[in-house]
Amino acid sequence: MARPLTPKLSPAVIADEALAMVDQAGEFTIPALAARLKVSASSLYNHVSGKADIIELMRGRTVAGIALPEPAGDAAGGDWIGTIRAIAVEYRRAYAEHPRLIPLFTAYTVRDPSTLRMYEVLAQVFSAAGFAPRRTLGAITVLDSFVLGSALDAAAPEQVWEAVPGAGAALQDALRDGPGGPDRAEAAFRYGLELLLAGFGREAAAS
Amino acid sequence: MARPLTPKLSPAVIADEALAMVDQAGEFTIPALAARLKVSASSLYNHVSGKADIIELMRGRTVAGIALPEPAGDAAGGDWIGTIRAIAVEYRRAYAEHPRLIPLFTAYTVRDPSTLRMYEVLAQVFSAAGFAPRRTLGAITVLDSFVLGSALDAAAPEQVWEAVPGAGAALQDALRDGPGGPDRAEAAFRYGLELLLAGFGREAAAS
DNA sequence: ACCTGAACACCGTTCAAGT
DNA sequence: ACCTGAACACCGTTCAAGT
Repeated sequence: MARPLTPKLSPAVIADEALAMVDQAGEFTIPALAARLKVSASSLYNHVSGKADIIELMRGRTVAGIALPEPAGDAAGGDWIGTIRAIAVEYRRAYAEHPRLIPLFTAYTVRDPSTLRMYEVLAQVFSAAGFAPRRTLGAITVLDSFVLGSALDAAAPEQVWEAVPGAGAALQDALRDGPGGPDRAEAAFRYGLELLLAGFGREAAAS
Repeated sequence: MARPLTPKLSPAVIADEALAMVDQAGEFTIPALAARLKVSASSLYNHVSGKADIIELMRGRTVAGIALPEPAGDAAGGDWIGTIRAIAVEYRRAYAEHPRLIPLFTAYTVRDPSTLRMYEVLAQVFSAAGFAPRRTLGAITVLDSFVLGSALDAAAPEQVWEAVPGAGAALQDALRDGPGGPDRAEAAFRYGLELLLAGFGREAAAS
């Protein structure tokens, strides 16, 4: 039984199974992935070029669901801050759904079209709000850094913050209070995002 | 020649050599590390418990140089925002010196004493500035996420942002302007940090 | 105590062979 | 076109053996 009538594999099938592995184990391996797909390891290479390719496919699957607002209409009068907020929240939510995936592609270059399209929309919005090109790049970089850092923070919430015997009194106080886990990470993200948006708003008003 | 009179290895020697490998290649491997140290791979296990241990040692070496300010004196009157700025800048600078290291330990839990001490100092400063414990934790999380995200951004600056054929006009404009590489990442970090600090300042003033 | 060499289980990838 | 099995170079780790 060498070639089946209908193919057992496809890039999408491979990426989804790898995504499921990463969600539950934090990593994936070509042989283990092949086993889960009931296929030999070498079969995968008929559909993907290698492990890096699979990771890039996973990124695409994660980000593809993000709905980007249409920025065309609201040149200067529209709620451009609301547009940026919506993008940042969606972007972060998409990553937070697969938190253990993030460390995997911090090492790789972004080539995913959805991600690049999102950068483009952000650039349009900042430009329309009156940001010079250089300031636009800075603002996008700040947003991107914060979203990615926040998603990373959500990836290992309990272990990083809880049960730290070396922690001093002030840190212990802070840790005891408030919610832990995903809620803490989400709340902190919202808090920091509003600080950044307020700063963007003041900058636009000043120009 | 089984056992030399003076040991050829130590945790520090191993970590430094691994750091040099990561700085220049972006990764390291036990056999290659052993070869650079002119030692057999199994020798390393007399000094470290494994690869994860080496990564934790590298984190310690990277962060150990951070000089933490004494927060005791400036309870409410002192320049607490300046203290936080100094910590964040130092923290980010330490990571940015070894940018390719960052993806390696995003997957691991922080146990490094220097890092925990830094969190404690931040907690003291925010508390003294009038932040309730819950707000203190939120502020630290925001800072930490932004610093880590910014350092990550610095890890792959050119590839991520330049030469993206799919990029639209607004993004191209932003990319053409201003500095590229480390300067861009550094400037964006400073920009975002000031936005966050301004937000912290307004929150403290309001309470 | 510290280094060596052999060994083990595993990884990612290639490739001729099958249909 | 698509799957298989064998093969390759490599990885991280263990462990008995040496001094």
